[in-house]
Formats: sequence, C-alpha cells, structure tokens
Amino acid sequence: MSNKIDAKYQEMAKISKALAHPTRMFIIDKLNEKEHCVRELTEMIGADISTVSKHLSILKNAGIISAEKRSNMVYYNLQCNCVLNIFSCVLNVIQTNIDSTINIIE
Amino acid sequence: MSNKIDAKYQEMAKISKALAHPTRMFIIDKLNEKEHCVRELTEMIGADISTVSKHLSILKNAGIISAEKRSNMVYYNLQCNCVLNIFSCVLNVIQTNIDSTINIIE
DNA sequence: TGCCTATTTGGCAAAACTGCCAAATACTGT
DNA sequence: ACAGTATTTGGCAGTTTTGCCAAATAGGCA
Repeated sequence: MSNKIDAKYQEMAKISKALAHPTRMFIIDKLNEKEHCVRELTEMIGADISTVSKHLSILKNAGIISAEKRSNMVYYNLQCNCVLNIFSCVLNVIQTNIDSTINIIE
Repeated sequence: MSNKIDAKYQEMAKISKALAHPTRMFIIDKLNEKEHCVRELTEMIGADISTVSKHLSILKNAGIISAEKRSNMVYYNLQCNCVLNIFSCVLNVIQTNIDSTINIIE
C-alpha cells in the first residue's frame, strides 16, 4: 500500500469509524427527521450529556453532521444526505445477511 | 431507546465497525476486482499474515465477505454487492466534505 | 508418514474507544 | 456582575481493538 493509497482508505475508515457505534447510528436516524439540540438527544438516548456531546463531536469531526449555535443551545443537523445512503446501504447488508441465513435453514 | 430499537442500531453499528479500518477498506476494494487468497492480500498489505487473516475473519463475521477453500488456499470474495454501495457512499461523503471545505476557502 | 505451504488461533502488550464525573466555557436574563 | 441553563472539555478507569509472535490446524505431495 503506497502512502497516497493508504490515505484514501484511512479517510474512508474514518467515516466508517464515526458510524461504528449504536448511539451514533441512533443520532443520525433522529437528525434525519429533524434537527435536535444536545439536551433533546440526551433525553432520548439516556446517557450522560457529556457522553452524547462527545458522540456528536465525533460525527461532526467526520463531516457527517453540522452544528449551529442559536441562543445558548447548539442544534445539530445532518451535513449532507450522503449519510442516509450509507444508512440504507447498511440496512441492505443486514437484510442480505438475514436472507442468506434463511436460505441456509430452508 | 427501547430494547428493540437499540438492537437495530446495534446491528447497524456492527456492520460499520467491520468496515472501520483502513486495511479492511483496502481488502474490500481489492475483492471488488477479483477474489484473492490470504497470501495475495497479505503481500499487497504488507502486514503479518495472521493480522490479515484476522481482518478477513472480522469481515466474514459481519457477512461482508465469504470464504471458499480450494486446495490448501482460502479464497475470499465479496458476499454481496451491497457493500460496494456503502463503499461509494462513503467516498461520496468524503467528496462532499472536500467540496464544502473548498467553498469555505473561496 | 513426513515435509512443505497456507491459514487460523491463542496470547500478550500497546493503542484506541467509552462513559462517567467534575470543571470550564458560553450565553441569557435579572 | 450574578445566577441559571446548555454544552464542551479534561481526566480517569474499564473495555475493546490491533498487530505481532508462536503454536496449532489443514491440505498437498513425495
């Protein structure tokens, strides 16, 4: 693997890594419906607010979500709809796995 | 997060986690062109063969690739093309990030 | 059987990730 | 400036991931 090629896969892994947590998947799903502030997400998730804040910062750092400060609250949004494609692609893989398991059983 | 909902995001995170490593992204890219045995991939990657074998087992465990033993070699293939969708979606996110960075600079 | 090649598994140390608490920061309204 | 709310950051302990080595397993062939 040359350095340039390696950088490409590094960048791709960074995106995947940002998605690689149930809470962060949940956040993306919620932000797909509408923007939310940290406190709202925290209530839905049921973890410490600092934990949720850190999850949000990981997603933001990967360029998956964006933050907008209004009043003393920070509202998060999906940065682009590309993420939703990944979301449905992942679900697609899961469905395919289920299908092939069923095929084995039958 | 109810338990059932949580299970959904858990499963999605599991897929993402399997992809969340540069070497594993590289492997998927290579297997997209054609099947490869462990030794071939190891030569391209330049890590210990046991390391590559473990990466392969992670991908296989997630249902992303499949293994077929022929003679004393194990040939790996993409399990389904759904993964390629994720692959291009991830690249899409990266491109979008680049675009918005350019917009900020200009 | 014995040797060789290919791959997997076990084990361990280093690195990265998680989640909580406490403290710091930022903004609002009095 | 002060109190109150919202969010982020620092730090730390517990867990998971990673990558190497060594050993085990599996198949091919003499």
